[in-house]
Amino acid sequence: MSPLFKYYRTMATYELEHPEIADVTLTDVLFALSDPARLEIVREVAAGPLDMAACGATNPDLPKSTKSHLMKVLREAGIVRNVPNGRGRLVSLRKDELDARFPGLLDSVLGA
Amino acid sequence: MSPLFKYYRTMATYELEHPEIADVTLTDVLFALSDPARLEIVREVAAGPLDMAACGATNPDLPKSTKSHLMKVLREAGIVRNVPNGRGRLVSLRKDELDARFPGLLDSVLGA
DNA sequence: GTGAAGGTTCCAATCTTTTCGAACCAACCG
DNA sequence: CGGTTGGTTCGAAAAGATTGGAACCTTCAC
Repeated sequence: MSPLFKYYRTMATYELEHPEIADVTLTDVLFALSDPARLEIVREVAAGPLDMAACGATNPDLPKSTKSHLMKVLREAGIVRNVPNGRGRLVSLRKDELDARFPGLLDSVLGA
Repeated sequence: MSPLFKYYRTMATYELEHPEIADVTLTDVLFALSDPARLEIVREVAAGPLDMAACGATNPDLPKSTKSHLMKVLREAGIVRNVPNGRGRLVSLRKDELDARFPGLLDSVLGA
């Protein structure tokens, strides 16, 4: 086992875990969307997949650990997908899946 | 001034404050709905106005101070209206107002 | 190589929510 | 009047969320 093992799961290039859409709960989704900073990220990503480095344009000097945490909450709630992409990560909205699971929810939140 | 003054604003028969619908924020609404116990109350009330004593049927032995607090969060978020009614209080969903302010939101949450 | 950019985890401090007993009052019933 | 029911506030304890620095790793550019 490599001496780097400890970091295998933390490297930006490795896969992070995403919940199955069937396991996503309504209350977790609502909670994740109930924070202004997280909701803002969702709005940005709703326009199309975005490099993580690029999103958060409205919050330019958000510390990276904070941004990483906000993203984790969105990912664990099942709202975004976050995949390795070169040196960084690409974030996308799980729109089709969410629309199937909670019809109309995302549109009404984003439309508000 | 009456010695009872201290309690004028807390008596079950007096009016509680409700936010104007225009002042209700999306994130406060989402947050209030993100708790399972609160969401359950909203589902019960969605069928029609309910005596506070009657709602919470699913949580029969919830302490009253806890129930009062859950209700307060819902009221302050602008989701329910809570008016004096005889010895108790009547709770109702602010459905029309919420539908106008956040079209489709309530239906998608309740439909989920 | 070396260096910078991008991103994660760990940890600790702080702040916010949650929970529930206690004290209290009004309304109703006998 | 005296007891019960319904419901609020206050206060304190416990649990959870947020924030940001530090340490660390990779990939890319030079």
